[in-house]
Amino acid sequence: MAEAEATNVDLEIIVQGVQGRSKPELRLWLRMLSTTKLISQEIRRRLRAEFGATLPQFDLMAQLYREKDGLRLGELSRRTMVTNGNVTGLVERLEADGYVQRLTPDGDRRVTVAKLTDAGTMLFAAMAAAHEGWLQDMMADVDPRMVGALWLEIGSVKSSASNHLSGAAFE
Amino acid sequence: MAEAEATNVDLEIIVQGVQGRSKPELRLWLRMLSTTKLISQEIRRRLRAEFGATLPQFDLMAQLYREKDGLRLGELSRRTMVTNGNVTGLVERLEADGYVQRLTPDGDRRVTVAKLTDAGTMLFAAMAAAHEGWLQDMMADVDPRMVGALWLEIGSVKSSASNHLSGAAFE
DNA sequence: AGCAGATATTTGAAATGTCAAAGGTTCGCG
DNA sequence: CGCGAACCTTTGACATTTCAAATATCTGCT
Repeated sequence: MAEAEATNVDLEIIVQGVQGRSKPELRLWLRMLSTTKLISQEIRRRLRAEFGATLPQFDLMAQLYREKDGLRLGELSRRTMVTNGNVTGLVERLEADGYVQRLTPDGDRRVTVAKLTDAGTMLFAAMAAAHEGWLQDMMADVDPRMVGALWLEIGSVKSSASNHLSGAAFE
Repeated sequence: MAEAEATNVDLEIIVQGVQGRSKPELRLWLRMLSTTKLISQEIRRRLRAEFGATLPQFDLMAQLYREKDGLRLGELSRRTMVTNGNVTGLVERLEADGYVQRLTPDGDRRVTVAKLTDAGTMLFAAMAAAHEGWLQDMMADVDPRMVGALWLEIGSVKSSASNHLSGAAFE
C-alpha cells in the first residue's frame, strides 16, 4: 500500500518558507505551474507513445497547419514562444522527417519560410484530433461552467503579466 | 508606439482549425499554457539577470530550503517534477558552484542526500524574496478575490487531470 | 549464506531551451 | 553608387529535458 498518493507533494511546497506565510499570488503561481507541468507531461507521453512526436514539434506544426502558405521562421518563433535558434533545429528535424519543407521566397533572400508537407498535414490532423480528446478527458471532472470562467480569469492574469514584463517599458 | 502588442499572437492560435470550432477545454488549456510560459520566461530572465541562476536551480533549491536536513535525490525528483537523471546533473552543477552539498547517509549506501550549504541558503533566501515580489508585480492588475478563486478552480483542474493520467490505473 | 527482486542513482543518446555572436541580405540616405 | 544600420537566420556554448539502460546496493526468502 501507500504508493499511489505520494505523487502530489509538488512544487507547491516551495518558497513560502522565507518567513512562513505565503502570498496568494505566489500560491496561485505555484499551482498554475504544477498543473501545467502535470498536463504537459501527460500530453508529451501520449504524443510520443502514439505518434512518435514531441510536444514542441506538435506546437510548431500546429502553427503551420493554420497557414497553408507557411510562416517565416521568425514568425514561427514568436508564435511558439520559442527562440530563433531553437526554431532552426526544430524545423531541421521536421524537414528531415519529411513533415516540413523549407523554402526561400523570391523577394527576400534573408527569409526562410517553413511549410507543412502533405505528410505533415495528415500527421498533424491526426495528432490534433487525439490531442483535443486527451484534454477533454483530463478535464472531464471540471464543471463546464468553470472551464469558461477559468478561461476568462486566466486571461486577466495573462494580460496583467504582459503589462509588467521587464522589456515592456512602452513609449 | 505600436510595437508592444505584437507579442501576443501566441499558442492560442493553435489546433482548433482541425474543423473550425475549438472545444472549451482546448481553449482553456492553450491559454493556461501560454500564460504559464509567459510568466516562466520572465522569471527565468530575471533570475539570470539578477542572480545568475536558472529556474530549475531555483526550484531545486526551494525544495532543499525547507528541509534543513536535505533530501534524497529521488525525493527531490518527485517534488520538482523532474526526472531522476535530470536531478543528477542539476545537483552536480549546484555542488560545483558551492550551493549544494552531497552526502551519503550511514544506513544506506544507495542513497545520496542533497543539502543546501550556507552559501546556498543565503542565495536562495535572496532569490525567494525577489521572486515573490516579481509575482506580486506581475499579478498586480488581477483582482485579489480572483486570485483566491483561481487557486481553487485550478485545483479542480489539477485533480481532474491527476485522475485521468495514463499511468493512474489504480487497483 | 546466497540469490532474485526491489530500490536508488548515474550514464548516455537525442531533443529542446536560452543567449550571444556571427553570417548574409536588404534598405535608406548621403 | 556605396556604406552603415537594420533585419533574418544560423551557429556555438551550455543547461535542461526525457527515456532507457547500466550500476550499485539492499532486502527478503529459502
